[in-house]
Amino acid sequence: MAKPNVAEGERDEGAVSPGRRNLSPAFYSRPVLDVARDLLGCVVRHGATAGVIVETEAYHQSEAACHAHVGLTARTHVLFGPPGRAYVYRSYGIHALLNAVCEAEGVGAAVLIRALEPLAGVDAMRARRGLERVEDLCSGPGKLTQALGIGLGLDGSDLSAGPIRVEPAARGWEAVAPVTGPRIGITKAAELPWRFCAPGSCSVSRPRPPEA
DNA sequence: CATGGGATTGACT
DNA sequence: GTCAATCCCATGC
Repeated sequence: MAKPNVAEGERDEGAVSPGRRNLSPAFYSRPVLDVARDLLGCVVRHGATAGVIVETEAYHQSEAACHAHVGLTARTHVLFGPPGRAYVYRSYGIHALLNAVCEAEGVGAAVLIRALEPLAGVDAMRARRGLERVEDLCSGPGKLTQALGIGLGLDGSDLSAGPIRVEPAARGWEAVAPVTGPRIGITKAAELPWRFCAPGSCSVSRPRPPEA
């Protein structure tokens, strides 16, 4: 369970191990709902910390909850840029939220990464979060950016070749049926079931959707 | 230029 | 369950 990976973690930084290569921009250049579903099980890495994505939400310019709905502004220009970039913005004046820009360049769409299951660098996450319990480290969009040390300075960075890396899901995830439900914390277009959760994960944020 | 409102979290009643 | 913290941006006067 607890596997020490001190030197290994450092080497992991620059190296690309077989079967664990970074997702390419083509992965993100698809309908945002498909990307949101397919990101479940993928691994987000920043520095020595990493986690498995267990919860996402899709946002698209065609609906009012998406920041891109207002059009091209200084805040939203990354959303309209090339797919595979990070859109990081400040929420409620306090938290940084991490998104993956999707669909073709010129279309404003992104997947919000809402929760991770900690995979590496757990002690660094505990130090940044000031908490011990593993299930409290990344079980929310503001929590995971704090745990991984992801700040607003990474807005616009390339998820395929930048400081934040996203690796494909391990075998078996393609068979997992995501639990869907309405998106959390929004007032506009709140009826759309564009939230995707890994069933049974203890790291999904609250409220957890019913698993039927 | 003033103001309202968040894609949240943690502490408290 | 309720509520404040805190700041950037979009909107409107």
